[in-house]
Amino acid sequence: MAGVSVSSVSRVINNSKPVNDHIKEKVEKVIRETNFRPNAVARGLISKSTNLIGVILPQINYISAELINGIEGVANKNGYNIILSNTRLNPDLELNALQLFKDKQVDGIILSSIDMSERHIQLIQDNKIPVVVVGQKTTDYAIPWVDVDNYRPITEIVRYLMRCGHEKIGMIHGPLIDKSAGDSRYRGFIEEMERKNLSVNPKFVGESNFSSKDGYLAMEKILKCEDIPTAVVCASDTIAIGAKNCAEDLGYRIPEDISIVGFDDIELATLVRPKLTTVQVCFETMGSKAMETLLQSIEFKPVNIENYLDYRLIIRDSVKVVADDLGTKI
Amino acid sequence: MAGVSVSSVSRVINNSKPVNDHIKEKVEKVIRETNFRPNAVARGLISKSTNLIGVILPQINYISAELINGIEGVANKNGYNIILSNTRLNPDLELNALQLFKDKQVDGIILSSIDMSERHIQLIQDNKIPVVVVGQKTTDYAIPWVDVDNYRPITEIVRYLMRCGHEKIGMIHGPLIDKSAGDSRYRGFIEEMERKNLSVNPKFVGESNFSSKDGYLAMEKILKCEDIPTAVVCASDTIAIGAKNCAEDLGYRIPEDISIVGFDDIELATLVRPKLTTVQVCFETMGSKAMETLLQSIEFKPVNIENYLDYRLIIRDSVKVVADDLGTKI
DNA sequence: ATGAAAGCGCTAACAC
DNA sequence: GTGTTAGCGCTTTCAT
Repeated sequence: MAGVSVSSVSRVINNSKPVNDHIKEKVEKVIRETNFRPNAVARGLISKSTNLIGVILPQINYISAELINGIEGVANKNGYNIILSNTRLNPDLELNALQLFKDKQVDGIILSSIDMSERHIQLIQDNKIPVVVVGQKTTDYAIPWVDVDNYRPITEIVRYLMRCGHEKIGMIHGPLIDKSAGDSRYRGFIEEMERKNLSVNPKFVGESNFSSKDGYLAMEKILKCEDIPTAVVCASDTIAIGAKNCAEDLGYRIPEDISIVGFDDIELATLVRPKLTTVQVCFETMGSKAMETLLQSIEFKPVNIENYLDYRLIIRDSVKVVADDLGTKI
Repeated sequence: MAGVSVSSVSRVINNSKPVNDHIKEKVEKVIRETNFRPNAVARGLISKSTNLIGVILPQINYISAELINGIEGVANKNGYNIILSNTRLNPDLELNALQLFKDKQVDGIILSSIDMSERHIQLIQDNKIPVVVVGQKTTDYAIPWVDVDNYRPITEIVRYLMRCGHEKIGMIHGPLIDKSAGDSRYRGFIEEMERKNLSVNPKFVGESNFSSKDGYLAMEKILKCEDIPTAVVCASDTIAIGAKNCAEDLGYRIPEDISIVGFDDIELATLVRPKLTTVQVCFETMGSKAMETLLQSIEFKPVNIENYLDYRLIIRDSVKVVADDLGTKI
């Protein structure tokens, strides 16, 4: 306070009402001199808005990093900051984080859940704070989500592999409780194989937790059989790279002896030799799209519940063309 | 309010003062029924504490991801949440973020700066909010930092390379404005070479921005000369992998024709073939150490200004033993 | 156009 | 032990 009333100061800072020039100058001068900055917490108490977006992630890796990049980019552009919670693959911690963020009065939440339970839905619908889910589909509950189609790309991969002359095709999938990247990709494979009248040898199928190490182990098991597949589709690039390393360590050449295809197109996919044939999914876009959707929801604009991300089959060097019509176009 | 006074409720919630059992029960019952949760913002207004830690990062990649993991882990264990700011390699945005976090009344800040300027120091010392810096050294200003020694490991690499029989050694370093990972690693190389009376051919030295792509380009330039080095040390694994791919694309074999060593030991280093010889630095530990230091600072406990991280030379398969005494111990 | 005053949801000092 | 009250730093009526 330097000469005028608090309300005038507030008006100057927020430009909320006209203020006489000379009083305005006086206030601005004092603000400059004292280096005054309004207290965001007190503002939040009144406005009921903190300009904070809660981001709940099951783990923090390079994929999350891209996701965060996308989210942070549009959040930042709109005056929001993001606050992070790592749930370490524990669904209970997701619930906690949801509650915590509500207490902290965030303006919106982006949730990357490993498995949307009834309790998740309950909690989200009880709180009136906007939520958008990424990497899972929640169409039944009118909660907006952003995700790739996990089913179709895999069917395209199968067809591409067939066109390259492969018939003995295996798969290393992710955890099946994960409905999106786990189950859907797996079903895409099984069902497309069925549709094409290709039998899938159960020994050619392995499960992993999406890590390279697990991919290595799963591949090891597959290659132990006397009969081995000519191609194996992996539910992620990380799995694929583990599988590739295993095959190479066992003396197989990629793609001459075994073809491998990944999913996600992480940077690694182009860094590894042979470069990985994979499905491109842009996680940064996933993040920005989620944040844009959340913004609409916060501003009470109409939002799409279902938001599919683009994807693209990227043909590189890890699939051998055995006998085909064409190899680079599908 | 259901029968009792607000203060009793507050006391029950915070256990701040003894409360009669029957009144306590009553309050707890209502809390349960109405699903009441105290408003964290209002609490923050009084307590001057938000349980928020501001984390300022120049970019969000897999290294940041590990760092965040470390920070989030100990923050979470101590009841703090982290709020993120991505400064996209722009020093001005670092200043902004510092200011913003102060406005938001965070309890502490972890700053990964690309270049600590006078204005940074100024701003940090003006605000009385605790800051710890990661990945840079600020010993002159009594601001605590956590960082690896970037100089010594490189000297060890040079000596290791010499012991393996290499003399024509090159380097692809990072941006020199980055005093830590950029300049220190570069000086470590130059000065150790000097000490060992090995001349360094300027044509064997390249600069990059730590990306694989830049590493590729820098290596390309080096390999264009008629005379090429037998080993090149890279300021990061990402650079090393780019360099390796370039050499291989040009028909050189690693490590038979050219040896390469990296720095950081990111996951990629073991996923790539040949596996990368590199310096192990645990960024997750860097994060947790930074957060622990910050915690001490917040609680007014004495803190160490200088916090060096452990490192370890990891001998893998990307260095050829030309003529040596011993190859795996250094 | 400006100031006084109420109040956001909570905690803590004070009185009973 | 419990309730009443002031006040955290701000915005926003409501008078003037």
